[in-house]
This record gives sequence, structure tokens and C-alpha cells, in this order.
Amino acid sequence: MDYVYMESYLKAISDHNRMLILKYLSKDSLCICEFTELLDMTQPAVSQHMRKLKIAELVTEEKRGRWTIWSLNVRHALYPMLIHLLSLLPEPEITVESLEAEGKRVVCE
Amino acid sequence: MDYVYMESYLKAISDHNRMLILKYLSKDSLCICEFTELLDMTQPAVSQHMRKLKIAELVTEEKRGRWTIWSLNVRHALYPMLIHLLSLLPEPEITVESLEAEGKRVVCE
DNA sequence: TGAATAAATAAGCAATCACTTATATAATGA
DNA sequence: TCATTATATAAGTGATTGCTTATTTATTCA
Repeated sequence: MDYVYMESYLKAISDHNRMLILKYLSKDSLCICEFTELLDMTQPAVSQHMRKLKIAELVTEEKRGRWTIWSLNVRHALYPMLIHLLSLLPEPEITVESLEAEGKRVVCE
Repeated sequence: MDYVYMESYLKAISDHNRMLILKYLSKDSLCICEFTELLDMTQPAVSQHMRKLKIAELVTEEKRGRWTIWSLNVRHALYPMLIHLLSLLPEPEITVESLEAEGKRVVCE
């Protein structure tokens, strides 16, 4: 673990919207369209955040039909530290459950 | 601990030179002029890094004569996590001891 | 008082940031 | 085949980043 790697890892986390994304992912695997609802953000904005998280190896993706399901990369060396960090952050107001109540939760297939 | 506070804290850490500074400070309190030697960096560059760390409450300063002695802020809520993070990073090649050997270590007064 | 030293601040610059809107790609299903 | 849906990519924008050089402030000491 060198300084430059740690820098790019921390830079990937150092954004409140990406931290929110990671907080959600620590409970559920989710797709882009769900994040657009959860974060009230445009689809390209979410997509570009996911790309940054992916480049930093913080998340993994799994294509399923026309959806891409994103998950936390539990194999990452810094995964335990990430989980601890996320535990310090409050639960988001908009929950995946509230999305389900509105019928906006995507159930793939 | 809200998302925006965590973001500014992480952004303050997310620079390889500032991580080096913090790594050094985890062993010794040091002044700007020592960092210019340790990091091979200009004095204003170091000074501006210290200001960022200070704004994020990661470090404390103590004026002593014409020197300003910088230390890690051990009272910060995230200090334990910072120490853990720094422990994952390698020891810098240039050490405070090697500075002393060259007679470049400042002994205030 | 005045030279030397430590540190802070200012201004400028190229690179990167998080976003936007527009468009492209890819899969589904009528 | 063609409209719809999910996602990715492209291009542009204003703000911020980490540095630079130049200057200022503050302290020490001869």
C-alpha cells in the first residue's frame, strides 16, 4: 500500500454523494436507476460516480439483462476500514424501503 | 459526523504529500522548514498544505520564537482511524534522523 | 537599527473536479 | 422491426486543486 494508491483510494471516497452511494451499497446491491431516485441525481452523474468507484476498485458490477447491479467490493484490502468509516455516517433519509413503498425499486427480470 | 464534514476531512487527507506530512507528525512534532527538507518542497507549498490540515483540524500549531511547531491533533474524533490509516503506509525514505545526521534538524532555541 | 531567518499570504496557472445536456450503445418486448 | 428502457460516453462549464514565484509579516540577534 503506497502513498499514491492510498491517495487515489481516498480521493474516490472523498465526495459526499459517493459516500452516500457506498452507504447504500453497504446494505443492498443496487442499480444506477435506483441511485438516481435515492440521490435525486441525473443518470449520467450517477454513472460517472460509479465509474470512479469502480476504477478505485471500491465496487463491483454485474450485468443482468439491461441492468447493472453494483455491489461493494468486499475483497478490497481497505474494505474493513471503509465499513468502519461508513458506520460513522448517519442513515440517509431516503431509504431503499421508501423506494419500494413508492414502487420505484427495480426488481430485475 | 455528517457527510459534508467527512468529505472535507477525507479531502484534507487525500493527497500523498499531506499523508507524508501526517506520517512524519505521527512520530515527531516538526516545523515547516524541516518539511521542506523532508519532502523536497518549497516553503510556501508546505505552508499551504499545513493550512489545509489545520482547517480540517488534523493538526495543531504552537508558535515558539520564529518557528511554528506542528503536531497531530490527538483530540480529533477520527484520530484513531488516522493512525490506523498511516500505519498502512510505508516509512518514508528520508527520515528525521537522517536530517539530524546532516545537521538540518532544527532545535528551537 | 538592520541583516537574517521562519512562516504566511497573494496572484497566477495548468490540471482536475462534479456537474450539465446531448448523444450513443445495448437489451427487452410488443 | 421498432419503441422503450438502462446505462455509458462525450463535450462543455464553472469551481477547486496543487503548485509556482513574488512579496509580506514576524522574530531573532549582532
